[in-house]
Amino acid sequence: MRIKQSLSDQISKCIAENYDVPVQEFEFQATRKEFRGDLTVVLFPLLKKLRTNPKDLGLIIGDHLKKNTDLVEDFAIIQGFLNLIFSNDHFLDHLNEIRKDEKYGFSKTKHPKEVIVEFSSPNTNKPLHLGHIRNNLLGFSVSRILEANGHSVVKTQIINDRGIHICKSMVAWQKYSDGETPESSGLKGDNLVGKYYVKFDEMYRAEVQNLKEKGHSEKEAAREAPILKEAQEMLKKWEDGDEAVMSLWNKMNNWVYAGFRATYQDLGVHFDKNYFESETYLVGRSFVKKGLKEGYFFEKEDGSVWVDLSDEGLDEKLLLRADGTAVYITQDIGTAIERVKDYNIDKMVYTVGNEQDYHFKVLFIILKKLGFDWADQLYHLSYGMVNLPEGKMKSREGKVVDADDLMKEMTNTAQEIGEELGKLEGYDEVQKLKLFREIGLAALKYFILKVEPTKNIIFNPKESVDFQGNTGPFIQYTYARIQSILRKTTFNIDEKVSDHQLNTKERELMKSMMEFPETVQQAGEQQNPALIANFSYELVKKFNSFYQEHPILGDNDHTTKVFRVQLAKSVGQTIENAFYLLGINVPERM
RNA sequence: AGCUCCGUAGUUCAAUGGAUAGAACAAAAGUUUCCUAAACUUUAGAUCCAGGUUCGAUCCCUGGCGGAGCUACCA
Repeated sequence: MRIKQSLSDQISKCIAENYDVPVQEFEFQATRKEFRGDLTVVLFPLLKKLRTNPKDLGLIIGDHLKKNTDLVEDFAIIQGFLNLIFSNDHFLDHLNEIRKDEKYGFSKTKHPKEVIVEFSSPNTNKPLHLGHIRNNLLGFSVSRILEANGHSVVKTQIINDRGIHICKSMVAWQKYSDGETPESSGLKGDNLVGKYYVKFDEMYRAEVQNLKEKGHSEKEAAREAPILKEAQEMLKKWEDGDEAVMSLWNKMNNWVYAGFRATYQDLGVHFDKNYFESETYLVGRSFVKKGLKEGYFFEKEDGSVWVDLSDEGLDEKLLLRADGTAVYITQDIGTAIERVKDYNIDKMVYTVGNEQDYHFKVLFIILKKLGFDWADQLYHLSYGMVNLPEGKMKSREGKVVDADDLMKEMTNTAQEIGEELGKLEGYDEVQKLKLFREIGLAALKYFILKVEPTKNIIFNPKESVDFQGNTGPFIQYTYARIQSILRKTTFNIDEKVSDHQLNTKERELMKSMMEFPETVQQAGEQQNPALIANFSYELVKKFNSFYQEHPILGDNDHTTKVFRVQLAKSVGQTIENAFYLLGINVPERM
């Protein structure tokens, strides 16, 4: 980063000396591996402006850099590309900086922001599934990436603990459970409540079918099914504070929270602050009413409240139902307002699937209409769906990949592979299990995070997630090998190396490692963990290739040994830091 | 129907508008008396179609085609 900046300055100066037209910005790219060089200046964009040809321009710039910097030792011009060759000392100096920096890649910013990152935000009527896993991993990783860029982050979620969905589980539990509890059934709380959500849907569909057979239209049947009516009445009672309903609601939600806690812990994510829809929807409702009074919204004959967004090219949107109960967006209005009250924030990131793109567009406009200037600082981190080969996951129909089950499976696979390889001599069962969990989870997390957030993922449960190649375990493995080398090192490695001539693989590895700070910055700007994942993989591939070809502790020359151990250690540190940003642990052995 | 996102090897993913489109898995071949073979080294294989902008397009624009999502008094 700093290298490109100082090169830019020098080239700028050079052009000012030789041409009439000033230029400040230049295009750099890593030199392709088939050519000699470390960094390439793309000359094409400059040719027209300066009315010259690549050869002349390249020579002028190349000569200038060679004379005026310690960095550039030589250069070559191929077509419109000026390939710069860096001095050996430059790499030695850089390694000396990196190896002392445990936080290598992380930086401060001149403009630190206070950011709220929302992710997870589950409904309390069913257990978490693979879709939630993607959400959690993205949100958690983006939080860490923002922190690594010098911002301060509050990790939060809005727990959707009220609404028609939970009433559905409650009604079904009341009617069909015989008082079943997590204790009596041995079921995890969220699974138990989810079971009755599925049960509700089953009964509902049967009733709709029944009504249709009695001659009702499809639409009518869907609206008039008695069990749905019951759920709606329960929601109304809930909003009125009915004691029996509240007590059932509390009981069932607590079952679910216990379940969620376990899942979050297994997944390795946590939050700084939870918001509950049951507490924020009232705030939302009062602001909707305020907006109504002030004329931003309007009321229909049946008493429902709407906002007209046709000026923005959108539709009318419901904000309060005719019976006065709140809808999803009502609470989101309240939650946002509460958060701004609680924290002095510059920015808020909502990690929510792209199926809600429209919802957030509307939400941000509404907040703006209500007169909140901070509405401009809200950002929807939209990501693609995780689908099954046969289509969308559907909790109601039981067509889901359960989060707990999946993590368990990943651990089991890691265990099978690990036991077969049998390299864990001296580890007891507890240590082994911890390691297998780390590896299984790494496979899963990396599998999800390496994909560009905007893209949909098709997850085929029959094809297991890989543990070889471009995977989390592969990168962990490289880290573990490096730790093994460090354990076997018997000499002092803090000695400063100043006379080692780097070979090709060592140079490649250094170049790769030096890209890390810029990658972290980009990942922060784009809120994209996939960049970190891809970086990690490139780095690790280069390390393995180097390690295969060159001995580290086995070399005859002392200085070379010291240099290579330092290099390996720094690569290990970089892997650890990169994986920290992805929320993945790195093991000492595997 | 309208709006949004996505189309790259058989599969899963890469590629700030730049050089011969990179990897992994699967397939084929090789590497272990040596610091961990979950590794390394080879081989074969892809930009949905048609235009446009540009010195240069996987990337930007227009129009198709294909997939997903949204347009709910669901969340």
